[in-house]
Amino acid sequence: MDKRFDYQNKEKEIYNLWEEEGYFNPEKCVEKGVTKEDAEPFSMVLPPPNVTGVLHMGHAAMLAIEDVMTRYNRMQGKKTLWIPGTDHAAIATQSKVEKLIYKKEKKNRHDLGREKFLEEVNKFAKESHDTIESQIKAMGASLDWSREAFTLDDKRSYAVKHAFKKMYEDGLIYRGNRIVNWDPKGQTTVSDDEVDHIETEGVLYTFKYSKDFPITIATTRPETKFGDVAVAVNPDDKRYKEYIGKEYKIDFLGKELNIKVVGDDVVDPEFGTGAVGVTPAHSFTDFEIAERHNLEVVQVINEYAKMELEGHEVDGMKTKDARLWVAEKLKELGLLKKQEKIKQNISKAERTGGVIEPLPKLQWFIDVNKEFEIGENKINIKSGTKVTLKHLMKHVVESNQVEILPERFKKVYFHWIDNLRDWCISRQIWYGHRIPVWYKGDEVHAETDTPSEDGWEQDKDTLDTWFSSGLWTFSTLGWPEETEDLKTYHPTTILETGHEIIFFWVARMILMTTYFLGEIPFKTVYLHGIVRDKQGRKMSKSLDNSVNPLDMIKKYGADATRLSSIIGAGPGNDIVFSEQKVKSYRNFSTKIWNVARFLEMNKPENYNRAEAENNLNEKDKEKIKKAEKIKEKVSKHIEEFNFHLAGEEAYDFLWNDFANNLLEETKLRLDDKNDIEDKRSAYRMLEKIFFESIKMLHPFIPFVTEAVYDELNLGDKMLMIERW
RNA sequence: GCGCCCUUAGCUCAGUGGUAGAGCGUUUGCUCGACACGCAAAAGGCCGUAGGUUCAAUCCCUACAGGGCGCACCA
Repeated sequence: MDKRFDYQNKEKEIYNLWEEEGYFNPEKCVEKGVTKEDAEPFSMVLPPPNVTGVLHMGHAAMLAIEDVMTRYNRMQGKKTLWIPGTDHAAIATQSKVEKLIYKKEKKNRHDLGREKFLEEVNKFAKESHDTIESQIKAMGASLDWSREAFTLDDKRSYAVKHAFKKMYEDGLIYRGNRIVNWDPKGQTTVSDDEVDHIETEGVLYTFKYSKDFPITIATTRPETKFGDVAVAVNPDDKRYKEYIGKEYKIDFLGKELNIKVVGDDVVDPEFGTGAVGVTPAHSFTDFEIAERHNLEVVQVINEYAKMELEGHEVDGMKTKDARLWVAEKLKELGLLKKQEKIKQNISKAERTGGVIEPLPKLQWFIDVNKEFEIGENKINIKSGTKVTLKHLMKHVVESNQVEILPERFKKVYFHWIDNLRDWCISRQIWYGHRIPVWYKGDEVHAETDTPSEDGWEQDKDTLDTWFSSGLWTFSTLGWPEETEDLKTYHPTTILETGHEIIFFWVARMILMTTYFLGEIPFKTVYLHGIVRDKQGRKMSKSLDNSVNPLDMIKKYGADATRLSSIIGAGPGNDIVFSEQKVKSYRNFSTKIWNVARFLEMNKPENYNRAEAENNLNEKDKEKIKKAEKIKEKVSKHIEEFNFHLAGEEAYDFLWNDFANNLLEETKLRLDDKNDIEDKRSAYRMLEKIFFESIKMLHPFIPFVTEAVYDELNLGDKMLMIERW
């Protein structure tokens, strides 16, 4: 054996060998007699990485944990399937490519045109995909590449169109003129979950619209007041009771407003003046008030976050400037009563950083509150029961059909559902699934194919990327066709993903799957934490603190990279990345290698394994039994999702119990002067315990364990398919 | 505002109703049959603070402080 494990070359070789043997593919395993035809299935999807660039240590940690699960279950003899794929990540990818093109050619997407631009995005996505694939492979992930999917490939596109059409025909997808989160920077709508609320200091202005209006109001956005149609007060507020129902025609800085005073419970009498100027077009709350009181929607701000008020002085002004203009005017006219600094949250689009402008727009939505009759299903709801999508999402988790771990995230999940509004699924970007709806005059059709007749025009918008991700557990298995894969592997066993996408993805998959299949997408959701840098910051491109796992793999090997991101982080907890840690686990893999070398060098002459096995003495048998107890412990930890404990246990056993104690105390018995029988028994004992150790370490550090298995000829196949 | 999590050795973190563990780091020895990416030892902790429950609390309960996160329509 070489003095060191040459991971730089050997890891690649070993991975190729696994792949060539076809062990990542469950059917091949059945064919080769590795797995029984009727074995229990274990299935899981890889959360598809975005094709926006390269993977970072967070992905590496995810791959490590998921591969532990996969390899462990495969070694248990289960029909094991782990599906790879990538996500087109519509907005993220498009804006990335837009930036690149602008940097290179100073052109924007409109300069290129839709077709040419999409060509560029596809090219980028393809390159990005290839990088990602090689990174995933370098990590040793035992994914079934024959089933690789992309959220935007033909099969998945068909699934998306099919899904859209069905939901549309069932009346759960509707097109409506409603107030949405508009991102003026990205020039698109975004969903509620793609909006970050950032605390900032704002100014609360307290004033009257005009001298002849009786009520004083307060707002942080006086420029929107040109769009006011009402003043809302709490119905129980004695100060304003007399005004409720009255209408006023007033002049607000040169614009005529028709203000009706309405009573509404959302108004907090304690805040400000207890009276709210209602701007239905530019505030979610106000839009709802307007719906309740049948008020007009008057838009005064446009898609570029500029004032749109024909003939008025503020027309074309940026909202920020208009705000100051209005404040100034109010002051001049003596209408401004108070101006105070307050803390307030502003909404920003998480992808572009653009300040969200709530605007009324004609968009596509999924109705989460609409009642419908559920058909035959496997989620324990009587067929014919009236349900809503919200119900379904809640039901499967409440009834524990879907288990969420760590449990604390359940609360987060329920809370999200309780506050959930209709999901806006249309985006004004080009990259993504084009909305499968065609128009001709007043006619509207959702179709999976382009209509053959002339005159139909397809909707220009694309779908929220999470619409296609939501179908992932079953679209990757061939849905809407009724495939064998679906029958065998769905619902999937586990979904392992980061806790930051519980709403985006986990909840949407539950929604889609319960609706389309009447089934759960997965039995267990296991959420891991975020990998942070030494200062505890999230890894991000803007901070330039991301670590490319390939660098770590090159320096210390994939095994070390894997183990370092598993040990030291409990379920759901964030993990701090440190190169020092990776290094120390590299030392561990060297340790394993050296133990193997020791065994190779000290093999008794004329050693016959089977014979030695039969002639093991009682004491050695005892020792082997003890080692098997450790394996049970490791199994238990893995099954309870305590991977960090399982890894540590196995690590500690090999290094301390085995190498430092057992091996040391057995050295004397391996002496040539020793009785040959005892020598063989001692050697067999060590060999066997070592074999058990590398088996339990294999899911964590597959390469070095596979290599020493081969070097010592511990079996006649490959370690990855040995039985646990 | 509501909710959640964290606070244990210098650092990063495990852990348990019976006064604590790992890795790294530090110190001291070591060319002892594979391994200096190593071996053998050692130092180092009123387990955030204050109460309570208990025969017994670092672990359970309550409050507080500091740190982090999620959600939210406070105009």
